[in-house]
Amino acid sequence: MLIIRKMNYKELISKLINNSLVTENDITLAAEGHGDFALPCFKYARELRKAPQIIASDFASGLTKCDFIDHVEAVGGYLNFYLSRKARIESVLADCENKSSVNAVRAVNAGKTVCIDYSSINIAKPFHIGHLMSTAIGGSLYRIYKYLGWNAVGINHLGDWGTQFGKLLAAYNEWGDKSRPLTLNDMLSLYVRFTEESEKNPQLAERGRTEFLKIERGEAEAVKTYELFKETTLAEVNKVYDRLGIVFDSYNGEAFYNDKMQPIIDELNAKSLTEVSDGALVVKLDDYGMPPCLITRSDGATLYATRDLSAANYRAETYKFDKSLYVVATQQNLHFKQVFKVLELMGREWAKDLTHVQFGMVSYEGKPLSTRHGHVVFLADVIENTVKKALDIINEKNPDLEDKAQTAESVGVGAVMFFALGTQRIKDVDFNYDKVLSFDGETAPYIQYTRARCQSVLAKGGEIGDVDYSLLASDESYAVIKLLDNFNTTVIDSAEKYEPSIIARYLIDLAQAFNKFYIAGRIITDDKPLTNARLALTKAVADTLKTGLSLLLINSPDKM
RNA sequence: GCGCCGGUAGCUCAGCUGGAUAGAGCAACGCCCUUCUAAGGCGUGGGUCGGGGGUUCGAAUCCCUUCCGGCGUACCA
Repeated sequence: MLIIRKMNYKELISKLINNSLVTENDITLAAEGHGDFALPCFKYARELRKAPQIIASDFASGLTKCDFIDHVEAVGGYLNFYLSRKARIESVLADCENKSSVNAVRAVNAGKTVCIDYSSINIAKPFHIGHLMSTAIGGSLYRIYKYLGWNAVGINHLGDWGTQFGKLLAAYNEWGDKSRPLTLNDMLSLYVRFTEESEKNPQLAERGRTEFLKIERGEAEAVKTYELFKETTLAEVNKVYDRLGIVFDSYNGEAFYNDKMQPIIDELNAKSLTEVSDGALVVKLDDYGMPPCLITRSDGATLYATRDLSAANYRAETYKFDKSLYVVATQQNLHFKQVFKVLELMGREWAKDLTHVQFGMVSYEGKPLSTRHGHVVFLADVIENTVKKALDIINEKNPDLEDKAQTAESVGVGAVMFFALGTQRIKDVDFNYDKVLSFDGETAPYIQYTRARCQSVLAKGGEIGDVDYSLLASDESYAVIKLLDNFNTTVIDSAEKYEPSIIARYLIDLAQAFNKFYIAGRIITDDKPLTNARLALTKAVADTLKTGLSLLLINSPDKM
């Protein structure tokens, strides 16, 4: 019976209908109250010259018998399939326990490598909610791909080079307090002050450029301060990464590619892909409906695209990836299209494996975020606030809880992650505290709470003995079973679409279905066989919620 | 101007590789804690799926067109 779960239901059903007109894709999910799967028979009416209702009946009578289908119904032109609940329940729960489905998927993916470029923060600036999207989406995809058996390489393509460091250096030399250790806050105020004052004072702006030149030339004093800036930000930013459970395998950023761009430029020239236009070296892309891709500026300096071309090559050589993802805001859509096209023109056959995983804009109170103008919300502050609210709720509802701080941390961070991962990444989002501080309804705390409920029941229920699966055929339990059955395909779907929100939606659905089951009747009763069966279901739900949340970088406290 | 993306209930969203009465959550109102965690469950109200054409037995979903919003459009990243 375990074989059922490893097969695609739609494929199997289409084969049972002995008619070549019917394919796997014709099978749909049944409407509420009409069984599990359905075959709409309208489209065959023309060819078979019969009414859909008749066709459905004919298919029904010609059906190959199969013990996983309980019965079928031909109604209103649809042929509805009712699966054998007992068989399905047994296979689903067994699979939750022995993981045979996911292990099969992992075996297929073993040896595949995916590079994921995410977070990729600009190092001279503090970590604010604008950086949350790339960090959360990329961090989640990293876990999802690993879960599915891939070798994932997390890359933080640090923005650790550029005139911003010259500005910062100029500001630090001018106003910096060297008598005490530099903090990220100091750097921020220095940067803001520099921006403000250089708007009035052009000489200052010029100093920013000359200071950066010093860093580029490798002047000892300048480089030392540059390194200090880098260390200071990284130390601060790493605290946030640690709290969020974000990890990277590489921090090779812009500075890393400084000496790796010339070979690319040489190759582009050698392949006659470049031309000089207004003094700049470009690759014309008119044939592909795009503006030219800038390789070097008229003053000879390299650009963003040059660095990305270089980085893509480096990753291809170093990691031999099967996929390489760039989790970067949608604004850079054109940039990546250009870079991918240039790589294709260079003859890189792996150019087809590059994907720009884009996400929408984050604004705050309807306005774009801007470090320069001080219109920002720092991620660390957001986390502090959500954790504090979680702690307040715990103190109110469960004051005797052990590990209050730890639990509040998980709940608070979960709320933040869900803000980033709960909806489709392409949608623009406006940050507001009401939204992240909401712990009711479709939220991470709701899912965590549901799992804590499960754990509580399981702790009370004790050992689960032999299970009679037929005892779980009630509508409430079967709704839960159906969802459990979809877990792996949901994860695969989210990986294929680079869309963690699919898992987030799924977990909400599963939690809702479980809560209905939980309310519908007591799990632990005097009826031992029934209790066993219900505990088995509860355990499967608890484990699935925990696994699913972990793919969204969210922890699951056992009690809350 | 051109290109990309969004437009579904008061708000936030799901559904979009066409299928049966368009689903959740929040907010509002009304219920349910002597019994496994009420961060929960149940109910009520709330929709011209931006507008208009088309394809189809069938369209929120596909095609065309139009309106609104966001972003991009060569020397920033």
